[in-house]
Amino acid sequence: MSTLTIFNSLTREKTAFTPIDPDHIRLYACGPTVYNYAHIGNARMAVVFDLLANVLRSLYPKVTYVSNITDVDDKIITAHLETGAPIAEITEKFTRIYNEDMASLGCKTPDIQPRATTHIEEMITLIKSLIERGHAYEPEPADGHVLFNVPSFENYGGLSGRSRDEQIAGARVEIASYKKDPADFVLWKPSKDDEPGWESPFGPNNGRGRPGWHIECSAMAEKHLGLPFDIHGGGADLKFPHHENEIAQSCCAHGHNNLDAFAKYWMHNGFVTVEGEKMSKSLGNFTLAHDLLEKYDGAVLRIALLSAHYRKPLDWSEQALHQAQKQYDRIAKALKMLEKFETRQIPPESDVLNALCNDLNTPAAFVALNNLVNRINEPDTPKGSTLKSIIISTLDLLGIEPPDVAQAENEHVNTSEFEGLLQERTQAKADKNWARADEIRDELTAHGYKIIDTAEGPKLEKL
RNA sequence: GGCGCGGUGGCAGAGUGGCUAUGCAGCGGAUUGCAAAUCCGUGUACACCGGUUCGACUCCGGUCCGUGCCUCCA
Repeated sequence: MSTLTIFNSLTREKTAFTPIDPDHIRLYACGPTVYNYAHIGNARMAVVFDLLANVLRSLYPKVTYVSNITDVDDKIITAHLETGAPIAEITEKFTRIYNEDMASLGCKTPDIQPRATTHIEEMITLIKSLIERGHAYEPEPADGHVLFNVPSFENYGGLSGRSRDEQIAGARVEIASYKKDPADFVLWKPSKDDEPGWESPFGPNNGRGRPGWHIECSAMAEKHLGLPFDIHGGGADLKFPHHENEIAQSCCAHGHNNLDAFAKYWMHNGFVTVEGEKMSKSLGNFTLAHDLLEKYDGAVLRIALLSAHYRKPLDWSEQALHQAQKQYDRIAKALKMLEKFETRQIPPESDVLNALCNDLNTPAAFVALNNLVNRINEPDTPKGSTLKSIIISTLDLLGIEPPDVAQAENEHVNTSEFEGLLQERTQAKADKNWARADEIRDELTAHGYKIIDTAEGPKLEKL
């Protein structure tokens, strides 16, 4: 059996993955804030951790993959104020779209997809515990804010490798006067009447307010996975401050001092870049997954997203897309040649699984997949059910939707409109009248079609 | 300024102390009336400068360049 090795951001080294409970692997990855369409950079996280979940499932009997939906956030409020759409409408719409788009990219819905707004109570419990243990405070006079006191957690900064002093030196944040320490961050904040809010024990107006950004993940991970759990994931930009703060909250709420009392392993995916620069909404250089799906097969986008190792930057370009499309076409061709065979349940190609077990080395996995697919051309390889089955199960492991061979066939244009011309050309060819044959090719080109001669006769393809 | 990551053949992108992926593009060939598709063949590249070593792209030190986080961000 293959063993999984992963790069643990917490220790900054590649180590063997040792489960807390080999009978039940528990994985959490920070999901999207639903106020807008997801761009292809956002999608990378979903694809990477979906793949990780697949690999874990093939290695262990039970896996619980939790990925949240953040449906209370200032950006959502901003979207509400700008568009006038009710908050619930915005969050429901973009949650649905996110799930649809990710499904197109071959991502299974996480086993549990908790929403922040249905875990307010758990967050309040956590905050109360932090106050009781002296790690959080309400500023005087109480105005509805609750802050986490960073100096109260000795090991703060251990994940991102920065000391508190460094942060203060580099701080570009305006320091709110109510903070005891410049690094302190918000656990709970008051809501204005026109902002979403929940009653709480904190501050005036029945404590009506809403949670800070970080507390939701602490609360939801703990509720659905228990502490500590195995792997916590997310984008590299969440490492600081979001993940750092999650660790601080969760450890302190339960009186732990060691950083891995929350999650044992941390994994961070790199960014999608555009011409070397991070794809981001503020730079405006993003491409929406939703738009790409109009033009490309989701499987092609998934291949493109996995074409670089997950920790490295991935430059998004037409060429990258073209390469991924070609890759997918090769798979389709192999499966087309194996069309007549039945498939059966069979384990995936071991070289692919081994590559993935090596810290999700997807480029190496594609090499192994290519070797597998290329067996179709090796004369001494038995072609048939076994080969087809192993290709299918390997694609399943990678989360790549197998190409629909039958549908590819239908993409050939209905030839009826040009039946006469095609017949004439076939006759011309039989008569070795190449001039006339080429003339007809040109004519059809003018109509926007390309003639492809196949064993079953001429076919048309849109140019 | 602090902390971090990276510089591999035309491009994308793994990897390893000596055997040197894979894909895209290109080139040559087979096949095809032509075309497309397909198949076969083809590329010793690892930023720069030192050091360690029998031997380094791979280890160590330095230089240059790019980029990320430190503010909401996958």
